[in-house]
Amino acid sequence: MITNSEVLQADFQPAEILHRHDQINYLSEVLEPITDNQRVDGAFIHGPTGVGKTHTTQFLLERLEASSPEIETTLIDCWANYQYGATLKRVLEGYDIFRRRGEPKDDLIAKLKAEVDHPYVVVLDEVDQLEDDRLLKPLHEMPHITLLLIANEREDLYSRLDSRVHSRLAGYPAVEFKKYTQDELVSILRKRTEAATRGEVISEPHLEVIADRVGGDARFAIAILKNALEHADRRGGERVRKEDIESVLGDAREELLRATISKLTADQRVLYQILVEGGEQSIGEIYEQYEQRVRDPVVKRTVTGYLQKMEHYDIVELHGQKRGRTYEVTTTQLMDFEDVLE
DNA sequence: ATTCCACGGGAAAGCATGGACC
DNA sequence: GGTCCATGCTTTCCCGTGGAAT
Repeated sequence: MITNSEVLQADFQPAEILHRHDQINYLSEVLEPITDNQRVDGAFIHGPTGVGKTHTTQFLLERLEASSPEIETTLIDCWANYQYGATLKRVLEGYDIFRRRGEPKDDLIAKLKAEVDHPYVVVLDEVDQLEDDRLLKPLHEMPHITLLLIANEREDLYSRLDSRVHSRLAGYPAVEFKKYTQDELVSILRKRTEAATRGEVISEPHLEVIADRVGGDARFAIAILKNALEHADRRGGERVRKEDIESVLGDAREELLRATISKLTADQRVLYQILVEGGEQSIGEIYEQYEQRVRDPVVKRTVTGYLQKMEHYDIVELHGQKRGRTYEVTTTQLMDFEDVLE
């Protein structure tokens, strides 16, 4: 049934962005002066998960680079690169600046300042995930750098900023990406279906059923679509039925969760499994089980760091401070760990 | 061309401090 | 006061790399 599965992957970048004309036009206008080599400080992009913030920005970057050979761009996932040094490294790499061995870290900002002499658009995706905001001020101040900041909530970011950085960035024009409406989601799903399959494989009302379940999140919607198509395929059907959709809701959710889990190390997955099986627990209880399950366990201090990181990933949440603290998985979804933990 | 060595960076371990609870 | 905990800081370990030596 599926002839091109690529377009159903979560990271697939569609050639055409649907329903984001207003945002694209506005951001194009904001970025326009760059093509004339004029200074643009930056912009702020915000909205919930799965509403096309990253894809739209990526699309704009490509268009911008195509418009002039002078313009460099980079998109940095601050979720994965949440530490100061990691982010800075990506910023440098994006401009093809690579660090010589032995070069002191402190000079990197100076180096960046010295080397960047034509327009460089730096996108910080999930910028509210950054460990600290030291990097924002110097980047903001560099004349050739344009900062595009992407976050869920405008306030989430600003509340965490140093007040001096805050006042500078507060002047950035802001673009809001709202949740997709029912109709918008249906047309997005329709388009993806056409690209991924041949013939009429799913009806309009069934696309609406999917759109109903996702709270405006296109990523989730597409994950459901993919799984529903596969499910229909497996039972030998020609068209997706409502049961196909209903029965893969959990799978689709799990697929998104699995993508996060795959970023974890083997030890971290064991910890996750302990939390799934044992529910809410203290570090002492967790560590005791962990020690028994792993060949050579890392020290408790390190486990604390792991759990911290998993909280960062939003798959574990912690309750309480200090002594009484407990850890718990954020999702009640049961997973098939035979697969995940091979 | 291959081997050897020194070095930097990142991750983990180890240590210390201070808070919360009994 | 003893135990359990989080967290910051320093030290140690390991790995990749690039340049020198063979």
